[in-house]
Amino acid sequence: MNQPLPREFYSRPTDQVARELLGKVLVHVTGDGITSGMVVEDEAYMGESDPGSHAARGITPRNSVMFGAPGVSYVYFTYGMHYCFNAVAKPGGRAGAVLLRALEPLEGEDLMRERRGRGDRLSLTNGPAKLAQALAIGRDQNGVDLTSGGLYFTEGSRGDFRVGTSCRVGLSRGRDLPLRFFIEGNPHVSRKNR
DNA sequence: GACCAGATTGTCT
DNA sequence: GACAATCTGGTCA
Repeated sequence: MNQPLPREFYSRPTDQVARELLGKVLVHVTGDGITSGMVVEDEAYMGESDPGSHAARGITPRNSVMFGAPGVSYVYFTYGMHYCFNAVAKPGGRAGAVLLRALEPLEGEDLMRERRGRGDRLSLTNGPAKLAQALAIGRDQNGVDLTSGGLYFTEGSRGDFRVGTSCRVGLSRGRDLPLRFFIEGNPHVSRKNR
């Protein structure tokens, strides 16, 4: 069994952490069982200088964990019905987080399908709100430590992939920055381009 | 495949 | 009171 990635992994520039998180495995242990998946797509959200980030307009009660310690989970609720999961990652003194956009299911695929209520294997975790639902990540997971087990990232088994880069998805501002990273050719990536 | 509308509520101005 | 780091199901092709 692999250990959670150490806090030092998250204590680096946000875009670098986002790139290196690809191919790692996100694990969530709950009373219902274990669900896990390999990270195939994510996006970096920098601090106050990034117009697309929640942190762009300063600290608020909602985004305060982005300004806190790295290696902590940031879960936010949006569009009245969706949760999205981020890992706080940045050098000391800044704000920043990595949004997980897509996973490839590894363990607990049946449990994911049960939680989602619909969908084939490909559409189980190929979007930020989908993977949050499949892994049972919600309000209770906001602010939890990603280095102490329960909910954590661990080393993946495969290193043989190419990293693609593109603009971020779904933003009205800051959409021109190339801060989205994905594994090229992986069918679980949520979108092709643009 | 592309494009469009609706759902539904927390958060900030 | 407007809008949001989205998803789904519809239409049209």
